[in-house]
Amino acid sequence: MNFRQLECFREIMTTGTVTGAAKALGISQPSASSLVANLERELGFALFRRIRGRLVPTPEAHYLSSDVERTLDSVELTSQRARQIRDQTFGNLVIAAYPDIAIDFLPRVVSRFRAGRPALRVTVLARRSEMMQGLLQTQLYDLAIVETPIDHPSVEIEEFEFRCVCAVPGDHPLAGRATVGPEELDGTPFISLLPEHAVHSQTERAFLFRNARWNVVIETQTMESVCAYIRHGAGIGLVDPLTARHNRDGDIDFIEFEPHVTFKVALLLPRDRQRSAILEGFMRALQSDLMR
Amino acid sequence: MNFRQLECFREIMTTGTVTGAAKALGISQPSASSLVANLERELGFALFRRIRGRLVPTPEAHYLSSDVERTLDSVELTSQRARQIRDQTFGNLVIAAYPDIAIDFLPRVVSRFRAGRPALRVTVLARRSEMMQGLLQTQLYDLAIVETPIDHPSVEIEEFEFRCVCAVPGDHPLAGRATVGPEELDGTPFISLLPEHAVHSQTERAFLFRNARWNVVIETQTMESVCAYIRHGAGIGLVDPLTARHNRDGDIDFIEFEPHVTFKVALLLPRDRQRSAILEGFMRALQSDLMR
DNA sequence: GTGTATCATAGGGTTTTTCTATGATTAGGC
DNA sequence: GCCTAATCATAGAAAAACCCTATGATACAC
Repeated sequence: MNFRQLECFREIMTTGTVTGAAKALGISQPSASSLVANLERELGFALFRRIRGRLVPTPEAHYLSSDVERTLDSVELTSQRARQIRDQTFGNLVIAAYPDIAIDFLPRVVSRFRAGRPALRVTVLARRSEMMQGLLQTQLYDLAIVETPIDHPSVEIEEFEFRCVCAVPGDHPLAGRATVGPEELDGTPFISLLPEHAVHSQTERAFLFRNARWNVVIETQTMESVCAYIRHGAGIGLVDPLTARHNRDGDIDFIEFEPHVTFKVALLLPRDRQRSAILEGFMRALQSDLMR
Repeated sequence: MNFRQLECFREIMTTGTVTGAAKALGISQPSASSLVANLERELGFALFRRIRGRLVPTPEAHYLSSDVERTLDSVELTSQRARQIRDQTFGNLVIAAYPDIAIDFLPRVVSRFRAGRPALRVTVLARRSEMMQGLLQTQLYDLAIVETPIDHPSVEIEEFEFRCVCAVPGDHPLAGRATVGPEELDGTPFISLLPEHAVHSQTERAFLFRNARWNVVIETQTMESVCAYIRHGAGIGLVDPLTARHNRDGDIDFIEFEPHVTFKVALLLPRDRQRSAILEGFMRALQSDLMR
């Protein structure tokens, strides 16, 4: 019992004749005839009675036909699925990402990547660094985007280094300047990330070296909330350029900060896991967007 | 993409090696190797990476595997179904029958026939003769068991003729006699079928010819209800032997009736419909039970 | 009868499947 | 470091399946 025989059987059932089935299958009439004859021989019972030179389905053929339909439908779906996989329009991507990038940047990249790939399923897991640890252990992800440094059992593919910019309200005296440094911000109310974050300690050191007072009035967890506080006039702060890009709407002005305060992002892959072609494609899209 | 290739793919996924898959499929290792190589070539993407002399499934292989499993499961079910059809343990039987026979006799035959044929579905449609007409028109049945004479558009296969017996309460003065006739029943309260029924007119004629008074006190539609009236002491009556067989429990005594009053049953088949092997089998079982 | 459908069979060419034999690579034991 | 055992791939040939054209048999319409 093979696919060809089943197809021929189905076509004979629908068209009613061997000739019609042969035409539908794109083979000659004798080929179709022998296909169905072999099928009957293998099954051990007649599917058709030869009455007045025509094929008439037996009741047994009707009993079998729903099963055959189902099987051939399944074959058709499998073949479609295979085509989608080959065209990289079907797949699964589980992406773990730190919260800030999951708010705007990642949705942008994912949406553009998914356009034209309707069957692609993307799962984004937003995790703060502390929580990321456990997720990375499980290896139940395809790609992780983490803030570094971070301890992890994964394969690090690439690290991106960004230079933080100073965010001030649009009506702030410093707004519009090309560069700003700790000297100009001496004692200015400052919104900072928590002390655990690498940017915190770098900023602290920068103010210390320049002998300026770092007046932290609010500590918060994400770059996005830093922007929110600044927008509401609570102070100024340092944010990474990805967050700056998202918040560039006039209410906030972003100024180059001297000295460099770097914000590092790494792409991680699970160990001992094959990369799917679709993952490779997504990583290319992601990398090109990150480097802009 | 054919059946054999999918099987090979599945087996490699489960056993993990080409060698194991070949063993499971009962073919040589090189054959399995080329099966999967051809499948990959046809699909247009790699299913396995050859790493350190082993096959490691790609993510694409995992994407495809659920579809392949489903397809092969469907093939397996189809092949099982085919086996059932060949062994005549699967099928559909729609049996139209007059009510009396559908109460006890038919359930008995059907149950015995279904033993060992768990996948066989039997539908019994009990219809009185007046209603049978419409059903026979539709031809939506496999076998009809009707009381004759009846007008019908079907093919009549066989007619069975039964000789009715006289049913009397177990404590009736006539109980235990070998034969009884209209003379002995002159004026006795009688339970009869409706005048439309062939048994009614035959009985009427029998009493008339023997110059006895036929004292019908109750007319009812079924032989079974005739027995019920008799059991409750309402009178005596004539019933067919199938009904008698079912009611032979001591409360009612059945006596040969002279002259013959016949009760005829016919088996009908739809016109222009193939008979399934399972129908042929059932008809044999039914005929042998009817002739006992 | 003649022509036109239908399906089946016969014979041959092509492709697929399968086999055995053999080579290449890797892992593990000593 | 070498030997052995295991893995998978390739090569070449035999067997089977598949498909074709040509042709025969049967039924039906005119």
